[in-house]
Amino acid sequence: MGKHCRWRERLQNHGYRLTIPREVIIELLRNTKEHVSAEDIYMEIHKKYPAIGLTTIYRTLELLAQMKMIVKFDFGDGRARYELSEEYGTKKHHHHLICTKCTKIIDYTDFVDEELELIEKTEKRLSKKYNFQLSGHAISFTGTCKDCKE
Amino acid sequence: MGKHCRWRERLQNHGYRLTIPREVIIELLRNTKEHVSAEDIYMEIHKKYPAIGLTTIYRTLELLAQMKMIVKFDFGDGRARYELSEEYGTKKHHHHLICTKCTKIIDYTDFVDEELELIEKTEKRLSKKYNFQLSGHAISFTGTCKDCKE
DNA sequence: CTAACTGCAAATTCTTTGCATTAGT
DNA sequence: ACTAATGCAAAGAATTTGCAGTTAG
Repeated sequence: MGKHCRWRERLQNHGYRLTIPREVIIELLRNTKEHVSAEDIYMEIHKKYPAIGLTTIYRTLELLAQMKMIVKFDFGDGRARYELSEEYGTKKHHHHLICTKCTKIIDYTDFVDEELELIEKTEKRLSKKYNFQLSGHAISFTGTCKDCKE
Repeated sequence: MGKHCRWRERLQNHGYRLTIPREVIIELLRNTKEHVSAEDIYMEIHKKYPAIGLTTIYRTLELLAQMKMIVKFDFGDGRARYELSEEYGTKKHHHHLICTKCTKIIDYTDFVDEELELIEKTEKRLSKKYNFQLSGHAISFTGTCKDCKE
């Protein structure tokens, strides 16, 4: 596991209940390397827990996103994707390389230190200039992956 | 206008026709500072050109995006937004500050030079490492704007 | 002339909501 | 017990598609 995972107490401290669906969904997110959609989660979970409905997936994802325990992404294919945020997940800070042909996503962790440094500096400056309370950032590159190149 | 605008010849060179709807849509994009949705465009255009349908807007936007004359964004409110890409638009290189409360978007052009430098370096390195043909990048910050802060 | 383009209506796809039931605390 | 959370079915919203008529080159 590597990292502490206080999501249970976090939920409860905020007055939310600890339910099977939430447990299962978060567990799945913790064990996934992919950027999963609501439907992906549903299909996967459905094998073991056929009683859990798609609606619950959506509602849980919304809750978790609002609590900033997960991050919602749009990679341009019309469905939202989710991943645990850094504090709760098992992946380190990374950004995305999006293939616009096949919608494959590559997570890259290279060079992010340099990026992060610049980002933080920029955040401070923007925050001051626009009186904006920053809560997150996203960097992504789009292009064509090696398989789609020819 | 400030900048040359060769979109007509660009379309024609690719075998596409120069039609009223396309003319009108691009003209609107050139005169808009906002990040407009398909619906926004439709509503605006509809005043003067009630014969142009929403479907055509979508199809035109798809065409233009595919030709990289416009860029499609998702700011998290479930509808796509569009803006002319740098070569065809009237705005300089910028990034987005997205208020997650009211979905207001601030374009910032501050500090982008430094960013751009890093981005270009990163692009080169990623491109080599992952054998990925890069075509674009996006940086965005999310948070709460000054009006939504209290 | 003829293939690209368009508009309309219908279809699709993703996501949200209403409501009666279930289950945490 | 009390209320949040759930599942189902239905609704909603954004975007896409089929097709017959129109238009640019």
